[in-house]
Amino acid sequence: MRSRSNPLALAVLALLFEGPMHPYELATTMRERHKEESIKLNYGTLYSVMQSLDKRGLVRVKEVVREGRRPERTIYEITEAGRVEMIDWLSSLIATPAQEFTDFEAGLSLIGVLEPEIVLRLLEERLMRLTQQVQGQEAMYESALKDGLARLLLIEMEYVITLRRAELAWLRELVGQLRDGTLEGLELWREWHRESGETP
Amino acid sequence: MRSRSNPLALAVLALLFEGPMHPYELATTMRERHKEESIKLNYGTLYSVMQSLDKRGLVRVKEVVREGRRPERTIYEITEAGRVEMIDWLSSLIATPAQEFTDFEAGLSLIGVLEPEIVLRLLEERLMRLTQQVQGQEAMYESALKDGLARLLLIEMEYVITLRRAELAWLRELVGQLRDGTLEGLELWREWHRESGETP
DNA sequence: CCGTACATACTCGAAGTCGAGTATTCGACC
DNA sequence: GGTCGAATACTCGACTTCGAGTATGTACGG
Repeated sequence: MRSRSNPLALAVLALLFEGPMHPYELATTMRERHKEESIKLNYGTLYSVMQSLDKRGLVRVKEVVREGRRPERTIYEITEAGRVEMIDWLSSLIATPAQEFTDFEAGLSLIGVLEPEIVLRLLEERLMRLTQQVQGQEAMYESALKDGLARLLLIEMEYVITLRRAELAWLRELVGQLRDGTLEGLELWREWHRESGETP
Repeated sequence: MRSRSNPLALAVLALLFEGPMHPYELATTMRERHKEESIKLNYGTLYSVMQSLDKRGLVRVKEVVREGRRPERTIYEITEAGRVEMIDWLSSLIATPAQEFTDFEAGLSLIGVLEPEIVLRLLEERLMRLTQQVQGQEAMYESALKDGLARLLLIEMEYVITLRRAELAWLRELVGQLRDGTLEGLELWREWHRESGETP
């Protein structure tokens, strides 16, 4: 189902579930609630997503209003079919672990082409930056909790922080083994580079 | 840099770094080496990625050959600019932790619209399936190691397994708290649904 | 020796995604 | 009181991504 590829459409349905809105308002609401940290938001995409949802009968135009000389605002509302699709889509996202492609994983799968010394340097850099980042995220999370925000509304942050901490621990070990030369196959890796380096 | 959005292009450069190939061969090589588990591979996309890399001068057509009456094979080779771009891109993927958007995180950020009981059921289902999946991945990883594959070549699997195990542990705790009602803000969540359920 | 299923190799149009651009209004500060 | 930047609200065209479609070649069973 290609129609379920962009989670932005799901976020739109979930927000319209609460009441009618125009696209720009959807965008600002997502920002306010920090959804744009979990769901990629782009204006151009938002507007074509709205059109596509409309065409598929999941939302409909409620009214087009204009205040003074500002651009028109097209206010959308969710349809019954939209409510069903939203629940169904969201449920499958939660219940079924899917193949998630991340850039770092892609990068990792190709590091063989770099020399071990370079890779060590790059991983050390990541370790430093990631440590910083996680500290920042944790501070944000804590302060949001103290501000009285329900944990439920921060659950995705909790998830991200958990994963990032796991990545940190793993990275630290890998860097350690790379640094003191105890990584299995390190010698083969070096050799492979010596060979291919001679015949470019 | 929009040109660096699809890691498939990076994989192409990395493979051509080893020697000239035609697109179909690139695809089968990626499959053989299990890269398609880390990098989304799609034929249509592959061919347009090749064209785009060509236009940008990062690869060039080496020759076009035809055996018998089969379709022509366009063999590409990497250029010097391509080698530079590959190293640069790969280095930044490794060294700089970026915002990664996953479907599950998107879903999590929206679960407030579902009722707690439903969410519990969905998370339990995920827990079951994820447990299965991780077991399968670990078995694959172990058997690959026993087959003598260097750990370096399996590093991305190791990473994925580590993250998934962390997700499992987190999920287990969350499900537990949801089940025995100790999740903070559970009552508020229920109340919010009671209210909005009355005025649809 | 015939069918048929799989492998080889690429093409195409529809749909989706991006980010920069446009045009107005509002607020604040010097 | 003028101007400069931020906010409001959307549009546009270039580019990317998708997945199904095409057409030939090969292996293998009955």
